[in-house]
Amino acid sequence: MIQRFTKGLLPTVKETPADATNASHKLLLRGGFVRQVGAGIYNFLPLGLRVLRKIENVVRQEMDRSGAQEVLMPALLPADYFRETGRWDLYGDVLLRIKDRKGGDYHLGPTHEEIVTDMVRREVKSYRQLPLNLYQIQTKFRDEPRPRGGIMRGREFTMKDAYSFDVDEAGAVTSYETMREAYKRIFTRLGLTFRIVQADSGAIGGKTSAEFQILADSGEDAIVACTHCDYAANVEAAEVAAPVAAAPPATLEAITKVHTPGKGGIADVAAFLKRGADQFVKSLLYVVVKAGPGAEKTTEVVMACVRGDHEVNEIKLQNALGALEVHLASEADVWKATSAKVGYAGPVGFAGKVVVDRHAAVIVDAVTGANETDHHVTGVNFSRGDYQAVIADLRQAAEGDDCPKCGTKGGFKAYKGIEGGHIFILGTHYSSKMKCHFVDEKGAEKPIVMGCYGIGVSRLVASAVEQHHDADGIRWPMAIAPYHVYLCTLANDEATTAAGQALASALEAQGVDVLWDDRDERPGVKFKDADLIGCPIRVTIGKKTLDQQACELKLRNPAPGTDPKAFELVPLADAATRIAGLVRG
RNA sequence: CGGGGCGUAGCGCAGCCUGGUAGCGCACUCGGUUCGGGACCGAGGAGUCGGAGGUUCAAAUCCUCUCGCCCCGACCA
Repeated sequence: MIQRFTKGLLPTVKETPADATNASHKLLLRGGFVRQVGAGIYNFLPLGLRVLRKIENVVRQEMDRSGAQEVLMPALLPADYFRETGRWDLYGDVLLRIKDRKGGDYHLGPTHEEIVTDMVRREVKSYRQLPLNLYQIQTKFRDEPRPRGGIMRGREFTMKDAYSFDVDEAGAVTSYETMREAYKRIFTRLGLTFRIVQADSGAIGGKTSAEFQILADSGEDAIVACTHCDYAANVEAAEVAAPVAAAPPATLEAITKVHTPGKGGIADVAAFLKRGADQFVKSLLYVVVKAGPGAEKTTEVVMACVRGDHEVNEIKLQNALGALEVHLASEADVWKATSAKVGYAGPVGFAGKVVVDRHAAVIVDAVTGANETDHHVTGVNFSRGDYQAVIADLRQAAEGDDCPKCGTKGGFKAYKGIEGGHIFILGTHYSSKMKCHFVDEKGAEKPIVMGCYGIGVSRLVASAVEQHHDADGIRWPMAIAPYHVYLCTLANDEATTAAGQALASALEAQGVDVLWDDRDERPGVKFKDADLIGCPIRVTIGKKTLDQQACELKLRNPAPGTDPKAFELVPLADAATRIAGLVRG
């Protein structure tokens, strides 16, 4: 299609809006792709919508290709469905609740497990109707505690969510693998650099899950990936290779109390005692909340120990303890538990439960807090039984750690990622609760085994910009560019306009989308906007090129090593075919 | 929810401390000169100073309350 600049709403701005912090937010605002309506709520202007639709179409094609069927569920939902699975209460403030005129409880859908499950239980009765995979591309609502980054994390956003239904676990695994492959094709076609990453499944349940992380420095998620094998994981979930036990030395130091006045932090004590941080056992006190025997919750203060130069991964701690939640104890709680100021806790002589990370447990002659203000103890050895503790993998993975899969020393490299997709095997969590059953070939009634698969479609718009931009603006990958070609006609005389119209029409005939800058503006203004909006191909027709019956062809993202200012003079007669070739890749 | 910041013209900001005619740049309108990387000159239009209440002869400015937005931390596509 052809869009004339003067006939549309294409409001580019020179100045960066003050609210925007990351590159994608700034550029999407400046380029006239989106505008804010409220916190985490955005208008998609024509350019932004075109990008969104192009992404949707790629997603739709690959979902259909993988055998999934598109449906559309309501965004406005009666509370009953979430009540069936308990999520009406569990979801908390993120659920955007509404009352209708009769006072009935409703909410706007943050995700649709319950609704599809209901849809399927009404219609599916037999194993003969399975497997199924249903998806939708739809607006979701989550009252995020903190929306940020423009459309990166909105309270209203477009998501593709798919749900698979299988007769058994093996079938669910097959569905999951099919989606994993479909997702790979989608992210690849969209021109995104990504890693498939092991993730914590969270409270949704289900042990198998993977995140599709789009690599970007501005990403909110920290991930680690092995440089030698395909192991990659969100740091929340990343395993760390177990330490190799060194041969125990012939003699161990005796436990000795030392005076360390005012040296609460690891760095301070390490410097004071002239010992490396890796010789310390860092002891943190956590309030651990567990489900009691009934509906009530119980809390307990637990000491978590990691090596001085390591960090505690609270999700691992939570999982290791089978807890509902864990959070750092307050100063008062620390006093109560250790009779000392914060900074002097240690496992030796500690009355409560202690969990120690594997890497902290193997330290020979370690230093720890003495549970007495301004004192530490040295010569602590877990191997000798100096303290009692449960050993677990507690530490946060970091760059330079050993790979747990292939064992490569220092194999972990750290990245930042944007969670673009997440795939889960749900099992029968929802189908059991909602009695979504089928009858198998032997006549037995069983819950359907489910999986769910999300892609943050509107988030991908921003993610693509994070990966593809420079100081001048966006550099859209061809597959999702709002228009393939930015056509600049530098004069508004009859000859130039006619040449522009002829080229635009010829391109349109070949299926190329053209944004024609026909404004009465100086060339500099047009070039700046062309760079900002970021169409992959810029074509310029001016008096100089017209004299040669030619146009100028310039790529927004030229091959590395080529002069970024270079352009090619192409005869007008050949231009459309030439450009269409570039568009098709 | 904890902490920090900001609401003044469409956008970016100054003015507030020390109350007294609301200002600058960009954008916009008109006229002219320009015309290959965000031109220049001249003239103009545009603001309930987020809202409510209070103090005062007088409030953008001081006080109280309120709404909105942004940023940093715990949650998630």
